[in-house]
Formats: sequence, structure tokens, C-alpha cells
Amino acid sequence: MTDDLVLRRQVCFALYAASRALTDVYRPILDEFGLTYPQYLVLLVLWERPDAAPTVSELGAELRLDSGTLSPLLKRLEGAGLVLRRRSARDERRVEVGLTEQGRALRERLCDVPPRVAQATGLDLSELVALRDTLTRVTETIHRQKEQ
Amino acid sequence: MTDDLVLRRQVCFALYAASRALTDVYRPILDEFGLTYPQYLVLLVLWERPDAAPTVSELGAELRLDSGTLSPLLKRLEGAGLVLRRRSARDERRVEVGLTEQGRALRERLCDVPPRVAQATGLDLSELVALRDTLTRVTETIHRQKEQ
DNA sequence: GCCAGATAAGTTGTGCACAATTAAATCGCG
DNA sequence: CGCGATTTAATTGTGCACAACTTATCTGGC
Repeated sequence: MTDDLVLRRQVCFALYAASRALTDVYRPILDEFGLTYPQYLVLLVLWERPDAAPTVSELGAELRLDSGTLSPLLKRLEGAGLVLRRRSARDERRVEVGLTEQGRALRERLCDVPPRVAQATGLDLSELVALRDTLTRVTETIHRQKEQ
Repeated sequence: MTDDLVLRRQVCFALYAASRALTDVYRPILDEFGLTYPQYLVLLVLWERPDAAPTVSELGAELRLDSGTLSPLLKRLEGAGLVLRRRSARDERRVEVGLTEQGRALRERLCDVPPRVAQATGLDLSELVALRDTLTRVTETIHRQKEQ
């Protein structure tokens, strides 16, 4: 009997557990603003280029989420008054997503969140950077393989 | 304007994206056996000690999932003929989860899965071990903080 | 032995993820 | 120009996650 199928040996479980643990750290913080973690990620993308008004597909390409996930999520963010959705004039298939004034303003109130979360991991800055880069490399390797 | 709120800088997004990417690697493999990734994780725990028949809570402690997630999942695994659930004789509150013969047999057919997935990450063995250990440390740090 | 509090599993409701399908608009080839 | 193929978002259905609640059972103090 090999040990390959032992739970604690699997990188994949470590990744799955760590991802949920970090989301647990975000949850009470974001809860105060009525946000979920995926909603916060959408806002991060919009805050980076506040006047870009990306389409649903473009948002999806950054976050690697499809319209099946984003459409209802964006509808909730719109309902909360944080984003606006409007059909592109030039191409009526596209829906452009922009920030409301309220959505823009939220940025300031959330800018201390990442350091608080980073602190909760117990890793120092160089470890965090190394971890992030390794994970990004894994994600890109997998997606490159899928496209071929 | 600080750069703290830039998506690609966030460890948390890297973790979230990598976790979903690795699940994407598992999906087509597990699909052939009619399993989802969380169902596969439950089977991993059961395969480690095939005669232990852990309770729902004990399974949950290993996987960090609650009965709200596990109850319906176990019902589906039972429906698929892979596990058995029975009330403990000594404590009728508890439900013990054991493998069926079919569930036991599945182990052999899935033992080559982890190496295939590891290969897809593009990391070598020492990188995988280091990544796993860092992630495990993060998860445990977070959970230790939550208990206090 | 009785019962207040604790514990275990299940249920309900919300919000992702993702596959598959649908509907509308656009593109491009002949 | 006309129309089939493509692109885009939304919808539908399934299965996690997780909070909040319910129900059944057990435990310890009296």
C-alpha cells in the first residue's frame, strides 16, 4: 500500500484548505460592508482602472470566472448600489460594468484589509511574495496546458 | 494611491485562483468515476483507515467541513453505493460512515491520480513539498487564531 | 430519576462555481 | 446583400460552503 492517497500529503488539499481558511479571515471584515469575497475581487478589478468599464467577459478573464458566476454576482453588486451595468452602444451583446460613486468611495474604506489579512497568515513579506509567485506559476501552467 | 489593492499582488487571489485551477485538473479525471473533488476528499479520509468508520464530526474535523456540507454530500456518496451510514449503537446522535466493498475497491482505480495532478502543476517534488508545508502552516495559524 | 445545558446531525436559505443551454447581436464568407 | 457561424450575456440545474436554526440524544448536577 502506497502512501500517495494520504490526505495530509496532498498539495491539493492543502491548497483547498488554505483557500477556505483565508476566505474565513476575510468574511467578518467584508461582512461589515455587506460584501462576499468574490464580490470584493470584482471591486478590486474595477478599482484598478476606475474608468475602464470592462465588459463581463473582460472581468471574467481577470478573475477566471464565467458569466454563469458573474451575471448574478454583478446583479447583486448593482442592487447594493456599488456598480452600474449598461449595454455597450457599439456592440449590444456586451455589458459594461462601471463603479458608482458609492462603489468608488468604498475603496478608501477597504484599503487596510490586505495587510490585516496578510498578518493573519503568520508569514513574513518575503514568504508571502514567494508563495504568491509559486501559486501564480501553478495557475498559469495549468491554464496554458488547457488551451492546447 | 497605494498599490495594495491591486489584484495580482494579493496572495489571497493567487490562492483562490490556484485552488480552482487544481480542481479543474481533477474534474475530468474524477468525472469518469462520477465523483466531485469534495467527495474524493471524503473517500481519501475513509481509505486511510478503512475500518475506522468515523462519525460525521470526525470527518468534518479532518476536512474542516461542517454537517451542512457533509450531510448532503454523504447522502450522495451513499446513493452512489460507495459509503454506508449508520447510527452509532452507543450514542444515537452519532452517524458512523464506512466504506462499501465498492467504495473500498475504488481506491485501487484512483491511486495514480495524485501523481498525474502533481505533474500538471509543473512543480518538482521539492517545490510541491515546500508549497504544501507553507500552506498547511498558514491554515493552522489561522485556525489557531480563531480558537482564541 | 429528573432536567438544564451541551452535543450531533440534519435542514433551510444564500451565494458562489461551473456545465450546458438559450437568445440576441455581430461577423464574415460567398 | 444574405445567411450561417461566432460571440456575448443570461439562464438553468447541480453541488458545494457556510450561517442559522431544528430535532434528537446524551451528560452531569441535584
